[in-house]
Amino acid sequence: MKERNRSSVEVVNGIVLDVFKLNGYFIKAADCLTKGSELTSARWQVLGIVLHEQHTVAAIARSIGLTRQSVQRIADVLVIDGLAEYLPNPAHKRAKLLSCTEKGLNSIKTIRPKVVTWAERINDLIGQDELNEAEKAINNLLSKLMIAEEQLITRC
Amino acid sequence: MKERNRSSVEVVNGIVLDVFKLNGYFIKAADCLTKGSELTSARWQVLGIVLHEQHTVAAIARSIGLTRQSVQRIADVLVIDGLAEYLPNPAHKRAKLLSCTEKGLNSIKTIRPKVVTWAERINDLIGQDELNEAEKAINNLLSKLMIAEEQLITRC
DNA sequence: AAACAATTGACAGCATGCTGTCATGTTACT
DNA sequence: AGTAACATGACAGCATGCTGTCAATTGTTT
Repeated sequence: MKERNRSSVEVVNGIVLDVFKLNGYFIKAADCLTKGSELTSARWQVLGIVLHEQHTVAAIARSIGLTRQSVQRIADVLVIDGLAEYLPNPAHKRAKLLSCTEKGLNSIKTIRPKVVTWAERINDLIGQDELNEAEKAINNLLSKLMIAEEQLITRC
Repeated sequence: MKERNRSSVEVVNGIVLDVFKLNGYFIKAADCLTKGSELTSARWQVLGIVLHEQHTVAAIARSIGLTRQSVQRIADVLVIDGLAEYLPNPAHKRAKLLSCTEKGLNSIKTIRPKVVTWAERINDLIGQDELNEAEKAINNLLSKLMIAEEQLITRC
């Protein structure tokens, strides 16, 4: 009988659509949380990575799964606005190190309380156990996909 | 002791970052699967909704969590390319119904085999049980967030 | 050392999604 | 009925992320 379980296409499709929606929801939330500050969701994400450690643009891109060029553009804007700065990289002449400035740190600090409140609301809403489970499931899915990336995407 | 569990901010932040990465991964996969056809990930998503049922642009936007305007632009392109068409809506003079044409259906059919293969690869990679668990966890998260949307986003 | 490949930054062009705004059509309320 | 609130389509402008391309730098191989 065909009802024994849903086909893999259906399950994968369901996951993809839900991830799209979650992504939109989180971006909207981030734009909301950063409103009033000099940050947007994209700038916040990049700046958050160089808060404590300096990295090159390419390294940042790899760590968050975006392209070099996208991160480069955001990083340039951050530097123009004074929220970050390029420091010389002893290991590479061209690949400067992006670093968070005092001004950038202050921007992060400004929105921190709102972020904490938001996260706690979600925690109360979902419940700590289910929230942890969700994190585990999503991270497990992502990890396995990343490991097999070349099999699934590179040869398309 | 502070190690009893991770703070809600950390857990939520982990989920958000993973969802961002998953989103990027799925979009990349969709662009890959649609390559060679007249579709892109965005057009595929919109067209997929009106495959069997006709809907207004605004209704489509609501169902996938995008804005009216975004869907409107994609829908207009689909109509220009002949993959979809606007049909008169008996219930509303201005809000026409977007409908998939034969040409659009053929485009969907063209990429279907690649999609099935891709989904089955993911199924083999993750394992059916874990895949189902992941879908359940993600859908549960999304559902609860959507229900409480106005509390978390509208008043930001 | 020289040649080649890989990495990185820079720039251009494009696709996608957002907000804001307006006119038009629909619905609800009195 | 008439009016106000809402929904919808249309358009403009902007932010974000992508691909493609090129030159400069670094690393590897011979």
